[in-house]
Amino acid sequence: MRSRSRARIMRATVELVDERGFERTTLGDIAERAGLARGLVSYYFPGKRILLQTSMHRLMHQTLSEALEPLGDDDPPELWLATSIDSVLELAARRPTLMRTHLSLILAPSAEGFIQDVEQKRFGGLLREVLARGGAEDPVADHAVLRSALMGACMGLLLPGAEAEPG
Amino acid sequence: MRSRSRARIMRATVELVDERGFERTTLGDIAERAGLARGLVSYYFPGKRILLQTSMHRLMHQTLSEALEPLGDDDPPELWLATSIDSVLELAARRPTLMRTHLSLILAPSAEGFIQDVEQKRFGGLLREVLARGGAEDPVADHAVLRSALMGACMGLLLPGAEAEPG
DNA sequence: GCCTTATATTGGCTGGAAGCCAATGAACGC
DNA sequence: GCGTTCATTGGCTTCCAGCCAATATAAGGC
Repeated sequence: MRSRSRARIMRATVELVDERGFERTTLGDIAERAGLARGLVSYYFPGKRILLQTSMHRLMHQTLSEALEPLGDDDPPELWLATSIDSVLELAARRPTLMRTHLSLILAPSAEGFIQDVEQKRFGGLLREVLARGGAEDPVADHAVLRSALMGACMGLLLPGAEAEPG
Repeated sequence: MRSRSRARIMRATVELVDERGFERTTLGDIAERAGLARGLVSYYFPGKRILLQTSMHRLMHQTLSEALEPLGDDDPPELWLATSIDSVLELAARRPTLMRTHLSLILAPSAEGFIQDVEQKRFGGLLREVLARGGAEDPVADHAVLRSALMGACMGLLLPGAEAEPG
């Protein structure tokens, strides 16, 4: 039952942040939408930022997972890779507010540093599996490259909305 | 004398955010470092985010201005452009926390939308002047391109610190 | 079935920080 | 000198994240 409430909290988080943005979403709102008590959110997640990042990793894992579902071992590795990239980009295109918030949090210097949650590991693992299909000699390095490429692509997709504001 | 206190507030903001980051800096801290009353900060700036963005635009204008100082009309337009780009990148390299925070705020979806403060206009104007030296037929379009290129370059420079966290 | 223990869930309390505002002070024109 | 405008102050209010003690519920041991 533990995962049940956790999952509801994460889904509510993604929904609300997509609708209102990060700052305009309170932990109380999230608890309300999830139909749970306020305290439970803090019980499962040690902070608002981490809650959103974990929720995003979960969402991306889920999205990627569904996108890869119809593929089979007879499909070429390139198709697997292309499908993966597409799924992430489509997510960014469909929920720009959410994705911009996520990237913003990654960019923002945090005192907490880097936290390896389970959802994050799952998502990363899935990506590495796809890369391994191509017979990559160094999957870790390739993963880093893909990661950067994905972030760059998302930026390009999302920045037009923000580009009125020069760097 | 109006500009005096305003400038002190902006300088204190840049200093503190560079040292501690955005969230760990309060308006009270800023007022204290500036040697002014807490309320004055809110008197001049309608919010913490806008305060930092305005301060950054001011800082970038100042930095760019100083970098261009030694150049003269006999210097080739390419040197003016290169110097401009270098000054911004050097700023990012020297104060990564500050610059990451700034980019993070640009990326973060804000309810306030886009605010054209004076400092912002000054900085943009200076950049356009540099572009005009090259005899650009469409300085506005070139400005947009330069802007995007600058943001991209800063990202590349700053992301290694954040790249442990996949998109 | 019954007690024990661990885990989930609740609601309230607290500290801190941003936004707001009325009062005070200083400069300046007249 | 006097009023007007702007700068400056400090306190008040509100809101929200983090914390915690109390309660409910599920899970096992016997």
